[in-house]
Amino acid sequence: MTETTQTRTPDSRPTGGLSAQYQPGEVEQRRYETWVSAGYFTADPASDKPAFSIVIPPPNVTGSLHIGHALDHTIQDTLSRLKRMQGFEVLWLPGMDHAGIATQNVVERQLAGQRLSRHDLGREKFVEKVWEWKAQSGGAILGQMRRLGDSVDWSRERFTMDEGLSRAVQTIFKRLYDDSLIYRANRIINWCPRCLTALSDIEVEHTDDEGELISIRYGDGDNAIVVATTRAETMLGDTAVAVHPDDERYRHLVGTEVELPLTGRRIPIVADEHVDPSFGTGAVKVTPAHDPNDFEIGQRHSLPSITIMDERAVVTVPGPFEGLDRYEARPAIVDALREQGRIVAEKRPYLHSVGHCSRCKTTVEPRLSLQWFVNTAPLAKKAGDAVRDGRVTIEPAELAKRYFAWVDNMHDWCISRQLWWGHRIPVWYGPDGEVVCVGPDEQPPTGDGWRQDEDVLDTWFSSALWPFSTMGWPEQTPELEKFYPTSVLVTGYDILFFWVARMMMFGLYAMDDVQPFDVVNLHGMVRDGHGKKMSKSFGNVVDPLDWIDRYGADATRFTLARGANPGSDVPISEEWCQGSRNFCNKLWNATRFALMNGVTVEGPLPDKTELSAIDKWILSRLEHVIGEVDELFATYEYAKVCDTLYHFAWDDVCDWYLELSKPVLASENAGTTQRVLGHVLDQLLRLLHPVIPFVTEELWIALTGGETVTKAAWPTADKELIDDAAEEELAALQKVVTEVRRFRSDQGLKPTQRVTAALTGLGNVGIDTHEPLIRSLARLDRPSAGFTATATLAVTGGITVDLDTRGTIDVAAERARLEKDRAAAEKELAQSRAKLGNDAFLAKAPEQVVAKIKDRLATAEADLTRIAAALDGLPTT
RNA sequence: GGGCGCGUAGCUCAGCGGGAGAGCACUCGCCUUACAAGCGAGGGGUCGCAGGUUCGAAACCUGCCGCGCCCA
Repeated sequence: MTETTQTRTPDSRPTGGLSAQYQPGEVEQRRYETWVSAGYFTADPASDKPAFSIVIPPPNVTGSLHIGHALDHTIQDTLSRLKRMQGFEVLWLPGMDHAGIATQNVVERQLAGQRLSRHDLGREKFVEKVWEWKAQSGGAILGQMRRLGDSVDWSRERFTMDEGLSRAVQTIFKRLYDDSLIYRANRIINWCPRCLTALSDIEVEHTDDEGELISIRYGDGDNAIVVATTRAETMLGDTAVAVHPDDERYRHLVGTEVELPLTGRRIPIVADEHVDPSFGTGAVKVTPAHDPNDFEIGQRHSLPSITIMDERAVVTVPGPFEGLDRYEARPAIVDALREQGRIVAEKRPYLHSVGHCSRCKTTVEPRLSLQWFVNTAPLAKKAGDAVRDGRVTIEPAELAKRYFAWVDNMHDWCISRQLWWGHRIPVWYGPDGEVVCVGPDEQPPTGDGWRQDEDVLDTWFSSALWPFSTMGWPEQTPELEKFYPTSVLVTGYDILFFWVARMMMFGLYAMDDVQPFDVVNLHGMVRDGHGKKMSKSFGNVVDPLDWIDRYGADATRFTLARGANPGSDVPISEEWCQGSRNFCNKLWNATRFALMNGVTVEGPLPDKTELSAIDKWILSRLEHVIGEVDELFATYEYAKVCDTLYHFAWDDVCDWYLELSKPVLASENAGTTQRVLGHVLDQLLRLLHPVIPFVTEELWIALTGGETVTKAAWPTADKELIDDAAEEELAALQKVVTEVRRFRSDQGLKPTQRVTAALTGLGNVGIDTHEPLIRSLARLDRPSAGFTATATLAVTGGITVDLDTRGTIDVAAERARLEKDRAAAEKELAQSRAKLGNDAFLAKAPEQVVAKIKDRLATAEADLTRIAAALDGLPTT
């Protein structure tokens, strides 16, 4: 980065104490503390205002703020601040989930450093340790959220393991149990042999991995059948071979038995519809205890299930392979089979889909075990219907398809985890096989032989209750009364299944069919400046705190929001963040300029009759922008909100309105413009505040002397201020100024070099009164006696600028410029002529379109005439 | 294998039936008393390919090619 140089003498006019550059570091912490201590973010359930509520998708207690959170929170904060300004009673409720596996892993790793395992401590002591860890090191993210500016209600911070939320968990468990929507069964589940716990389907990530495909001959002679498998080691647990019933190759073998090699067991050959005859040899080995599909086949054919591995995926079958883990057992077994001449084919590498634990990436081992499940079908049906019948809207709507695909085909949800950190399953088992589910106010059975289920619940089980458990459910609280259902859930589309579906299921179930949120606003994943996924191995991960340190929270937020187009991922790069920082600085300096020039927000806007066309124009533009921003927010178009405000602020306000206002502000007639500029900046800062809260707060207070922009009223569009005539005038003015500037640039005239020029034809477009302004912006002096033009500019609209460039002009440059203009005009002319020469076009195109083309043709013709004249007037050399 | 989405300027993306746009990058000229984190001007695209619909297609339809994601 280059050092900035300050060569100008400091301006002595009052600046409201604003330095020449915005320094976010000096503003952010101070402002945030003021906001929180003033209670601006504290929600009042007794308020008369309409409610707007968001519960934060609870981050993991072990986690820290990553760029995905930063995006998610920026959106939530933007909505919260917007609604607060719009007069809603806003609750944005913060908190964290207890992250069963992740947190237990962290603490176990700590213990391992002292050569201890959780079993050395025992369950009670271990859980105490985890709470200690949470108190000391957990929840780093909460502090980081303050850096980002999150306007959450800290007085209502919640944690999924809190007493109240735990009570909610037990309540819902008991209800579901009593409604037979929770059951315990022996099923094939996803097992992580490292975390030593069951996982739900969506905690498993599938990747295409290189493995091997081994074809093994079972049986001998006429009876032989060849099966293909990627998991040869599981053959020890085979209890059948399956073929497709229509497969001619094997029809004669169905119903017979073969000997399973290495074991001496005889297993049947069964026919099953689900076998794919085109895979491998068309015959598959069936291992019901170690493969979900095989388990199904086993069920259909009443096959026994033989578990051949323990919870660490170590072979337990007595014999030569006992004690080998699954990856040692595989080659050993293949070797043994090869020695027997039973290996028919070996394919390596063989690419196939493999499931991994989403926490630790260990390959998941399908495992037959006794677990608790939620019977999701009836719950999922309602969750789908709530979206189908419009009670809940998914934004963007295209993602609803994915939602339906999930909820309409949901498997039962395995909710038991073999962990100690979490909500323990409230079920007691008696000495005579009794099973008692205990509700929150009930006493568990006591006496000999009674024991509680050892497992805890999936973290997502408690997270699914978050929209109402955080508000005090199952008590009927004022918070629930006021703020449930929540207004919107903001989260990444990758969380659609984790969050949205499960919160919908439980919310509708627990809250008498009232949905947990009205709108689901899904955003994409944050990617790097080339659209690549961020990953540590790529080294392209952005730390939002680093950006906040170097560019400010506002710049970081603006960069994220500006990339957040509905449904698509959000690319960001440091250069763009610099641009956002620059934008904040631009606002800073525009306000600084305004303060140096005596702007005011006092009193009503001057009457329209007192306003100049310039003032009317910027007010008209402002009204358009307010309307656009409202529409864009209503459709969750954050990127376009940012874009609209960026261009209004930078182009309209700074590049044109401020420049045009300079001569007025320096004159005796500054009053009106001082008031209008004050108004425009006041409104602009309000409009930007939801996205970039810090700099707008600092500037708005400096500008208005008000208490805080966080509570200022959101601008409302006033159609009375829209002024088409003023907008047309300004467009014409801009055109003239830009044309002169282009000429000057092409001619290599220094910006400081004033040029004498005569302007004619301004009255054609009604901008003759703006001649002084045009001269000011284009740096043109009035002609004096003896003025002779050395060049002539023809501007669309019949305006002519005759310039005296004091000496020679660069004829070649000027000719090139005119030739370029001519080419453009000729292209325009040809296109319009072609259209107007087409009878079908004239007959079928709408009138306005035809009129527009005619107009374009006329303009092109007039331009060509003027350009030709200018070219003719050039000296020939 | 099933489903969804995307290919528009060097990069990242808007536009989704009537004149090809933005930000950044690039070129040229500037300390023009708010801002060099700035100002002014400029260059740059047969809108993936091929058909079709239409007076008119970047946009709608079909096919193909390439890329990505989700599910199995």
